Amino acid sequence: MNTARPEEASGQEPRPERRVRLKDVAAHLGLSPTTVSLVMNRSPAARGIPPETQERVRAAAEELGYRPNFIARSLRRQRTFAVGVLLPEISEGYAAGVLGGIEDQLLQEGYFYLVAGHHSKQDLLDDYLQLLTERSVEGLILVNTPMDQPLSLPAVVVAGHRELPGVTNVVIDHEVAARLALTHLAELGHRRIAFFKGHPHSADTESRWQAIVAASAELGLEIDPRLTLQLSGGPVGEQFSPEEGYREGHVFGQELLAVGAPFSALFAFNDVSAIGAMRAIVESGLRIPDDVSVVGFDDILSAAFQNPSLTTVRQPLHEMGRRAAAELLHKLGAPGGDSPATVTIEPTLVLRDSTGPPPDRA
Amino acid sequence: MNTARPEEASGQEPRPERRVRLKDVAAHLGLSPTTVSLVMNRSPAARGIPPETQERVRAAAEELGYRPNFIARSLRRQRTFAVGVLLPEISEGYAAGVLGGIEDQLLQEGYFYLVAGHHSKQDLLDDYLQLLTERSVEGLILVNTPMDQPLSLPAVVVAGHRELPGVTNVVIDHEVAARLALTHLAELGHRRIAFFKGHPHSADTESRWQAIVAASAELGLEIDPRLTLQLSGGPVGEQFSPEEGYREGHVFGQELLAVGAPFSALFAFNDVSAIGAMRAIVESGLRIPDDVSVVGFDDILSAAFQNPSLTTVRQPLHEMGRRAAAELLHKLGAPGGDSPATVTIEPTLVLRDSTGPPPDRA
DNA sequence: CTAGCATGCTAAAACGATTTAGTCCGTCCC
DNA sequence: GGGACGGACTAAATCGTTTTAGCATGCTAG
Repeated sequence: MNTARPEEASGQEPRPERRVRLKDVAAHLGLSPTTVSLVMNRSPAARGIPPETQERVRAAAEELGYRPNFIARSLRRQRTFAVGVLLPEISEGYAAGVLGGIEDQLLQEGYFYLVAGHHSKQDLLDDYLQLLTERSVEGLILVNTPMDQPLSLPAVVVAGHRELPGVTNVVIDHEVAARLALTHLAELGHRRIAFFKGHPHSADTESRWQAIVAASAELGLEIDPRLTLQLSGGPVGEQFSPEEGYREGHVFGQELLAVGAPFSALFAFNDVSAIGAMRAIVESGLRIPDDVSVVGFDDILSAAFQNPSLTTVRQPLHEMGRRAAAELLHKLGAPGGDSPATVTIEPTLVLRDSTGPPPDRA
Repeated sequence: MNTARPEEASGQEPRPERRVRLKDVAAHLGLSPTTVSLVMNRSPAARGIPPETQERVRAAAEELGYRPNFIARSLRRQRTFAVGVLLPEISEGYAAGVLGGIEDQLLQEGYFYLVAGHHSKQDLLDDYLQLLTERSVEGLILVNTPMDQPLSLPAVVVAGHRELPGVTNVVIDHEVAARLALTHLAELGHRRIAFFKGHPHSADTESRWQAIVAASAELGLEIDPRLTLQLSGGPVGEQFSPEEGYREGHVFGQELLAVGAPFSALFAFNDVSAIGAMRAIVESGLRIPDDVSVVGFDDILSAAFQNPSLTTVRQPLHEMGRRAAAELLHKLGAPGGDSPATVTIEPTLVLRDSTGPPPDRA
């Protein structure tokens, strides 16, 4: 439905039906595309082009509403300014939190990202890895995603399950986490503390446990094996669902109480199991924190809304995502450069109402 | 570690450093790129190419590990198979839930998506809209994102704030939602019900309230103005933060109790305000659900973990995202075709422990 | 014997940029 | 007067595909 153009782009633009191309700007000015490109990119080769011409070019681009076509530019320059993100499931809290940080950092630096959720299925993971590569992403960020084959692209892993050559790992500092939680409990006067360990599959389980053992020793606390329970995770698929974790926390809470060995505090593996345990504890007639103190891990949203609200070790997910993205961009900027094998992020302790002095002290 | 190829392209490939191009496959076979392209795309024009040649081509592509370059293809075909998603903040529960559904649907259909979180800032929103357009996304999905200007691309809006020409809106069925919640309460015997209304800015506020008024009339329930409080949302920025909603729920819960007008149930605007109100109610010495029943809205994760767990109207976020993506793909497939102006999604009532018969009936 | 028509391909022009290697023209210098 | 030089550009190749328009060749039919 374009009206005829009277003469050389005169008159009122009838409708910018088609996107304006570099060539159009050039034609409009009676210059070559080369010149326009040089000016628009502030290329060093534009040295030879006098300022007034440069001004003319920019004015025309502005006037015609010229926007470079990113696809064409990507093809020619072999740069897409896009990275791929692989994660189990985007709507799950942990991944979403990390992704928020990734996004902040990437967009700030002019990059976009493509996300694919593999739902912990190996074949989907392989497919998406392939598809992302075909789309020419420049690098990868894996969140909570197991990977055994070495990758053909620069990559950063958040909460990864193993070390891969050349891949940077972003992890929480478990030593600090354990020390924060246990020091807090010890200072309140707790001596007999129960623990939930993580699923054997989880990347964090082993390192966190070692940190707990070390911190306990430091603080002169004894660990009673009868008071340490390992989350199993149930069937694959449900393994990381919050409901599952909650249910297990609930069952384990009851189990702990049944053991008969006295304890005045529980340090859970994560918030959902802590919340499940809290329920079991309350149901048994004990009060939190008067009879039992509970410390969680993660600081999910629900933690603050519990009754009583949950004292917990916060993982700065946003920050972790940010760092992961920053590391990846660093790799992209300085290929073959120096990238740390591990970036350690400091957790913080969020004090709320689920912890207090043990009853024998009160 | 390929064995050396004896002739034709002699020498052992030292390293498959470079990605294999269409041209390489063609050269390897002694055919033209055209032929290879035709075969690989199963183009109708490949009619003329005998099956055995086709087989040869496919075998060679497989052997050399040929993967078409998506960028080049996009440039030539003017199709990117990518859509843009704009939302306030990706790590927030509502958006993340919807995004999960969007992703499922899009990846299934071979599309990818670029996300940008505008943090409710107009200038960021404009910028990202621009950037997405430059990247040649084929369509847009706006989640919870106000938009006044008409868009230059096919678009679908989830929880939109106003009607835009040619844009499909995906919304929850407020009539059904109100009926579900109020019927449940009425059947339990509640007659005096308190309400929280949403922020005046929120898209859902007005339609939901109208639905509540209508359903109340249907059920013969009277609405007491003293028992309806409007969430204000506080300063911009904090406006949609869960903490803010929770705090307001808490304050409003206290306010309701102070009013003196009797009520036996509360239908909150969302789960976080419901949870805040529950806390206020419990703190005042009343018991849930024995003295007061509470119904939330959304079914966020925390709802199930409350003590008591929260009865609530569930918005099927995943489903909403799925439908939004499906509608957008439909528009892309059939441009100018028939797209509904509105897609209505049915909520469900999740019965938990925060509702029960009113005390005077017990 | 030759026009006509399959059959099996291919040449070359896009797509919209970037970039390398010049070209053309006027001055300046000796 | 002629060569060198600098200033202001531009032609053409390229990125890796897709797609349109043909080109040989051989067979068949009239």
